[in-house]
Formats: sequence, C-alpha cells, structure tokens
Amino acid sequence: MPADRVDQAIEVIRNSGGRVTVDRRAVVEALDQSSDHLTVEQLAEAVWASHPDINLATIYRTLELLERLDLAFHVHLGHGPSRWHLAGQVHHHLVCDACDAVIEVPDSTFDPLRRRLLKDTGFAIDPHHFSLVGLCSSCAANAAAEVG
Amino acid sequence: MPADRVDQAIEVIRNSGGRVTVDRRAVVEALDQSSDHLTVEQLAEAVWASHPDINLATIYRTLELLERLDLAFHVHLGHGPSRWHLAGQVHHHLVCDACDAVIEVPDSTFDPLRRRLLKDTGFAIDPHHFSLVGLCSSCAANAAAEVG
DNA sequence: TTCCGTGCAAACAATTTGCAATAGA
DNA sequence: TCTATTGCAAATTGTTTGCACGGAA
Repeated sequence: MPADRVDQAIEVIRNSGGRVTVDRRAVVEALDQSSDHLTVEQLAEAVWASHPDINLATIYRTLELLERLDLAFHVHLGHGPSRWHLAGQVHHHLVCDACDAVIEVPDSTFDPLRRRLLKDTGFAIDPHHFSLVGLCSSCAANAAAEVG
Repeated sequence: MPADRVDQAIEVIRNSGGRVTVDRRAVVEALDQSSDHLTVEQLAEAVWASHPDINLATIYRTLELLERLDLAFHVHLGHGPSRWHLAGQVHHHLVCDACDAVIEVPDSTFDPLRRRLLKDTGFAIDPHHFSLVGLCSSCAANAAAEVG
C-alpha cells in the first residue's frame, strides 16, 4: 500500500535537502484535500482553517518549492490569478469566458494536436501548463440565441 | 482599394459613437505598425516614439475600447503581462517556457481539436484568446541532451 | 455647448523580497 | 549548533479608477 500523496510529497522535500515544517505539511495537505485548480487565496483559506497563523508569503514560498520539485504546478486559466494543483493525473482545462466554468478534459484529447505540432514545428506542448479559453455549451447557446 | 487597417479601425470607433482623438489614432497606428503580441509596455514605447505625452492610462483605456469593438485582442502568453494585437488573420501562439520564443500557428491547425471538443463537451474554443505553453524545438533538444 | 476623453495621482490585486527572529536537523 | 525557514512589512509589477480639466462633435 503506497503512502498517500501528502507523505510522498513530504518525502521528496526531505530527500531534496529541504526541511519538513508544519507550514509546508499544512500547505501540501490543503492542496491534497481541496479540489483542483485552487487560487492562492482559496488555498490560503483552506490552510487557515486548521493553521490560522501561517503567513501568505510562506504559502507562496512553499508553492514555489513544490513546483521546483515537480510536486505541484500552476496554470493560468483565462484571466485572474494563477491556480494550483498537486501533481497527479494529467488533464487540461477549458475555461468559459462568460461564466468562468472550468471543464476538465483528459490529456489524451490533445494527442493528435501534440503530434501534429511536434511534426510541423518541433514544439512540445507542456502537459502541465495548459489551458483553453472559450464558451461552455450553455453560454455558447445563450450567445447564439442573443445573436439569432 | 480598401482603406488600411488603421482607417478602418478609426471608422469603427467613429461609427460606434466614440470620438476620434489623436491619442486613439496613435495607439491604433502603433499596433498596426508593430509586430504582433506586444506587451502594453512595448506598445507604449512605440506610441511614445511619435507622441511622448500620451498617458499610460490612456493607452490602457484605448485598448479596452478597441477590444470592446473587436478591433484588438489580448492574449496571455505563459507568464507575464498580457499581449495585444490588432484584429486580423486569426492565429495562435506557442510560447516556449525556456526561452520565451513565440511561434505562430494558423488557426486551421486546431480544427480537429475544435471539432472534437465541441462534440465531446459542447465547449467552443475562442479563436482569439488562446495560447499553449511548452518547449520550442531547440530548447526541447537542449533539455533532452541535459537529461540524457 | 455638451459631454467624452484625458492627465494625474492614488488605489488595486497578485506576487516577491529584505532582514531579523525562529526553529528544524 | 547551524543555517534553512518564517513573519512582517515594504517593494514590485501590471492594471484600474476618481476627479477635474480640455478638446471633439
């Protein structure tokens, strides 16, 4: 039975020479327990639910550390602040420009595009840092209704 | 012979009820003459080359106006400030995470993906506001060399 | 003449940083 | 102990806004 994601991440921090602190564990736990694509503000609130005294700068610095160790990643979804998630199942985000809904799609959806871009331009899409803006089905329907 | 992009944009502003000012014309001209995907800072420098007294807030407000009239658009390319371009040939951007190179690809490259997402999720990708992060061919080669 | 557009400076949001105090290993 | 980590407050960056003045229509 493998240790959970939190313990695994803590081990990576320790093995990399970093110190395991209460603050760092709290940030990793909050990331692990919350949904995907949290803003730093949302993450901070989750952290503060159990550890109200952890400083916002510490959360930023911990996220920076986690990203350096490939334990967490951030993406820019449309406008607004960046959003964070623990490493795990790779997937991508469709962000509705009208209602801010986030739709997740599996990485494999992009395989044909990835192959084509690699062949045409040599460019390798980063599977971690990736989002598309547009209209979700209901907002697209509304937009069509307004025009028509 | 159609009027150029600058005159066309000015006409749209006038017809929409907006006033045609020296400042607005200067911003449109700078956008027209410069390369695509300018940051506001780069745009401001282009504007200031001929009109040093135009205020930065005015440039921001003009860009907001142009976007409202579908005359210009901004995209978020990877990290950093947003980047602007006049309406025109629709294309997309591949941004290298390592060297910040921007590679343009035609809109048609995304047709299969667009059809697939529309079919699978009903999501309609916005053709204007779209970018992919990854590694350009030379940086990907370097990364592979370092690992291997 | 009538408002729209502008300059200016201040507010703002997200994020980063310097430095002294603190606490892991 | 020794130095990485933290708290705090201030600095930074990119962008927006309030308000009084000036200029397009």
